[in-house]
Amino acid sequence: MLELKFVRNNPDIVGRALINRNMGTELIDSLLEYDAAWRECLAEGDNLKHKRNVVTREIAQLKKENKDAASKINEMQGINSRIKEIDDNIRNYKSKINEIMLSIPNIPSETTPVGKDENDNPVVRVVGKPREFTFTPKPHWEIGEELNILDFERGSKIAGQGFTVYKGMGAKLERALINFMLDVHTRQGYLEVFPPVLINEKAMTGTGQLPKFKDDMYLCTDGYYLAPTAEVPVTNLFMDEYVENLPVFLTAYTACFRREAGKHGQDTRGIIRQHQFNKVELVKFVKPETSYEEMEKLTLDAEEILKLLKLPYRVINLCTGDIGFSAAKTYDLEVWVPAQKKYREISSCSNFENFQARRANIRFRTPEGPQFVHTLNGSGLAVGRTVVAILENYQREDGSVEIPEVLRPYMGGAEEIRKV
RNA sequence: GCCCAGGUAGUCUAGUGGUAGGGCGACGGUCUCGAAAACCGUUUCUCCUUUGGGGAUCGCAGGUUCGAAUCCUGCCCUGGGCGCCA
Repeated sequence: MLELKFVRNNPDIVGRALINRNMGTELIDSLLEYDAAWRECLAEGDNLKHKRNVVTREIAQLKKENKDAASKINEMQGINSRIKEIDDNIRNYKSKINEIMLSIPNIPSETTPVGKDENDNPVVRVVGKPREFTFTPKPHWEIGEELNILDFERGSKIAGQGFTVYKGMGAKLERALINFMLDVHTRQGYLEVFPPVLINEKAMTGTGQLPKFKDDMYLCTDGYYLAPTAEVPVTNLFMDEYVENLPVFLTAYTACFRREAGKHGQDTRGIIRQHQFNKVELVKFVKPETSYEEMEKLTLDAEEILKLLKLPYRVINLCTGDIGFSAAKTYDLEVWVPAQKKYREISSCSNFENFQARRANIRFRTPEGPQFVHTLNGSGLAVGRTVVAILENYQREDGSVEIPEVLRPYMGGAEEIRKV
């Protein structure tokens, strides 16, 4: 959330941000109208309340002296109904204002390039070289089915389209990757946490998933949402708190759940886009002046996984038209997927500045008073997509798949996955 | 799910209808060569306001009242007991 005062005083800056994000600026106009009306009511209400406080004190004094206070009490009764009326207006205007404020996206950083869509995302760096195949590389779903480690039909049977069962070495590979990633990140200085994945509405609002993206979330009958990413529970750990000892670095493995509304027809085969997937997440709480430096480090910490797995990837800087709602700046890590001959997103590392901290009320103390922290997060990494990258990049002509060396200790020393 | 006890500022705690008080911690001052102790003072947040202030705030949301931390209703959370249970 932006600061109301900031929007009021800088409608042009906010408007430009909306335009760069391919949005209209009508929101700001109605916001300013409600804001003016709200402040007018506030002024009148505050005056009346001041009067009430003064007279109430006089009444208390009169009663103490055993004098008659009936006339003053009468006077107050009239004022009170007016106060109630004004309070109703104030409440209405404020909730309208809040509604709009919650739906205004973050202002992109100056280092976020202005652009229309994903075609305008500049490549920051390319690491590793795609392998030259002496045969035609198969897509991961073929490899997975032939090795009997991915079962799409049974996933659909027990859940539905977009769910997959991992079996044997496939299940083990998924688990090995989770442990490997958490071990690397804890070594990098992140504290491992294992949070709930059922989340209440307040926390979902705190990180920016609600109210705008409700349709992308799974909602349980008793009001809980399934976490679409560990970002939600982990960032909200400090909701309504003062954070001591900044910076704080956390890493978490969770299952993630996304309805992928409006994404039908994309990546329908394989496990690139699933309704349930595993992800290891990195989250940082930092002081504002260090957040961009910390973002570079966080991105490198996520990249480390790809480097250790020897997977070719590149880093792109999302432009204003492609960046997420809450983010001021985002680097996407894209891993090479041989069968598609494309780089595909495997991690998204973002600086939210104080956008989430203001929503979730996460602050730290300074001699000048409380200040909002800056929050950052990034996938380190999406586990299912890492499986995709390993199966495809490490596949052999005979259909077996070599296991990357760093993973072997996590898989009982196995060096390959072969059909059994 | 039921019963009981709780939720007051960074933290602990007092407060049963009339301006949220005290302890600790922290910070500032006096004193001192310096420090400790002692003493004095400051220490909720947020919003509005032309800088004088004002308004809200005692888990959250309503209600009663001239006036609510205090009374009423609903909800959330914590602890304890009972029930159920992987």
